[in-house]
Amino acid sequence: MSATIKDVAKLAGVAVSTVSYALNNSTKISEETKRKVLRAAEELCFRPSGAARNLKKRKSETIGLFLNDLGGPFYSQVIEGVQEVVASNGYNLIVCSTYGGENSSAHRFLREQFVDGAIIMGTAISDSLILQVASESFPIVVLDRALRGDYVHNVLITNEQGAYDAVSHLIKLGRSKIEFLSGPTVAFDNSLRFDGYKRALMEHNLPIPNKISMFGRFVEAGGYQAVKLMIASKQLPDAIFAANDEMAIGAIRALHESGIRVPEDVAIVGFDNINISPIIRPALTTISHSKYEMGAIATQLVFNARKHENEIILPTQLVVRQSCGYKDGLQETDYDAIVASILHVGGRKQN
Amino acid sequence: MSATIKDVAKLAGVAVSTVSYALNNSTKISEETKRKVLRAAEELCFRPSGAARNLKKRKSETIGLFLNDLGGPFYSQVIEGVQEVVASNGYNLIVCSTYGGENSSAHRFLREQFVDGAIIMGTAISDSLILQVASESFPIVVLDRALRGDYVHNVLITNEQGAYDAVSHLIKLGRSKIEFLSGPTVAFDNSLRFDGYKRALMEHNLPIPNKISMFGRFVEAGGYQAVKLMIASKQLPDAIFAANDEMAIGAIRALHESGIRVPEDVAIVGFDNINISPIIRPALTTISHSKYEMGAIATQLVFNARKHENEIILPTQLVVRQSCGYKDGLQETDYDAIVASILHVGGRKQN
DNA sequence: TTGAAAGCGCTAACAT
DNA sequence: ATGTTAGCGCTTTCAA
Repeated sequence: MSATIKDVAKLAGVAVSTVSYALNNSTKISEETKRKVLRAAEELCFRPSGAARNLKKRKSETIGLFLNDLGGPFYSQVIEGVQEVVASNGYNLIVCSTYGGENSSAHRFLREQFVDGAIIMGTAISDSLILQVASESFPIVVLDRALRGDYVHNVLITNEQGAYDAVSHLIKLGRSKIEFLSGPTVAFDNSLRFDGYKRALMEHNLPIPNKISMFGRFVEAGGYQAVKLMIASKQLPDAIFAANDEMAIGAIRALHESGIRVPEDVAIVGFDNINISPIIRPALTTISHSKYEMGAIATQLVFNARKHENEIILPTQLVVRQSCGYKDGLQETDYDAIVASILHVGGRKQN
Repeated sequence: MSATIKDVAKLAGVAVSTVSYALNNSTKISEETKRKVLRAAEELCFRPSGAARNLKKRKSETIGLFLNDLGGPFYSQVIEGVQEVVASNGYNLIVCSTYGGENSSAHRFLREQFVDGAIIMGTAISDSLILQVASESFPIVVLDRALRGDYVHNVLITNEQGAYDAVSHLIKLGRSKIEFLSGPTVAFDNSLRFDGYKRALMEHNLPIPNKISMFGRFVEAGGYQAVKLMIASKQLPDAIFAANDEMAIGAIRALHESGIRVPEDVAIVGFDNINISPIIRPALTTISHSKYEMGAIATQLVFNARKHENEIILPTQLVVRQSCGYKDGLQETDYDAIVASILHVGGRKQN
């Protein structure tokens, strides 16, 4: 058993309250007593119990960031933004996975009031749970859906407009049979991107397919499988707008495997501009947005928690690379910038 | 104020212990009472206080993983290995950054007994702190240094042999003036890699430079700057063995900027086989090791904590790519595998 | 400036 | 099967 504050008090010959004050740098303790306490604490290897302190103070000074996949290519910049703002507020950050359903760490922490606020990205946490647990003492910011409720805030991106820009780009390059490579239809991001896709087709007087023929999860294998199926059905479009970059990369893999050229035969645009998108071949044309800002702003919102819901929408931007056949090749200078950005030289990452 | 177990007891008309038992699925509670309690809890939106439970039970069923850089390219596979084993033991995992010195979240969690065990990777946590806090009730596994002490275990890799293999490879390809691009000299990994480098030179009767001329931190910019300096001094070697891949990539960037060809003029080998190493151009020849295993084994060690120190050493393997001029080009099939591995299709990642 | 004591919300031993 | 109660280790009010 490790020493408690009581043991320290006994050894130092003072009351427990005195030890508490001394250890927390209260001004009302004399220098001499403080030294005495510190020496006793040192001698006993005293380590305060966070659980006891949290219980008493009814807060943990910790913010939780809950993600689907801790190691995923998408999140690292978001995490940095969050980390920086949390630290500058003198708080702790814990990152944990939402993987595992009801028994995931994320669910447990959310339910058990372990953290004083949460940033959630990942559909594994249900809307109803979020609305249930959000409160004045527990603000929540959600990054991947529009969820309205007291003490629930949103940071979103211009999904619809981004998708519109992506598809318009394809149309400008002369493509006319453009398929949407869809993520899960329940995903909020996905449906807005689908809306933007339809609007672009409509405004350019192109027929809107009455059903999406390609589905998948938001992962590389999802894009791969969907496109494999499409190839088997021999109904290839001349362009694909993928709901995210991972799927786009899977699509490229599937096309390559069948000897179909990208962009010559089929052009591809993705969404998100993840770190390897500039590096794959052909480098992926995509819709970029600032993930660092997203994390930083979300965290600000947690600290400035107000009851009334707040919705912040960040802009997106088309990044033209090779997968639509616009540029001829990857320049060395581009290449260096890309590698640097992945390894995030220096402090804050660029988008 | 949110409801406590007392409120639930009152509403349900039972004792607090009954509520506690009911909520924890004790068998000694009748079905009817249980239902009554559950209904009352629901009605009050009761959420148990983790802090109170942890205080009482004197454990949190949580393992902490402490890393230098949450978003870094190196860690994602380690995290997966840890995550999987932690979850399979029914525990929670929190990942947090060691960034910020004494006031970092990692330091606070380590000191305040928030977690029941820790896996540490990153020099920001001092040896003395680790030795101080490690105990039977708080085992620690360290991944990047050999640290001996009770309840402190190590998972390491064959750093020296890996470096030896890397440098021997360069020598076999006919290179003779081989520089070591060093990371921080205080880093344990770095010094072992330096040892392996020297042994390879010695065994092949090549002169060992009496000082390292290139230093840097373990980041891309460190490699870049060191090589820039070396170029300025006009003392170029015909090969560079970098202490890690990030530095190797920085070295390549610096060489490219000066029009020096890799591998024709200068061959490069790295260490770690991070996810973008196969993708940069030229694809990086490097020393690979299994990061997933590292995380998984480390976590096993936390759960099987025994007093006597345990040291596990994982093997490394040379992966030949383009940066030493061995292979002529990147094959399409390689390329697909690479992209898949970065996006980690499916569950467990390959090395 | 220091001490005594109440209690944060829960678990679990013990009593019924 | 359910109730009573004593703490877990700390902070903080109040008294001295």
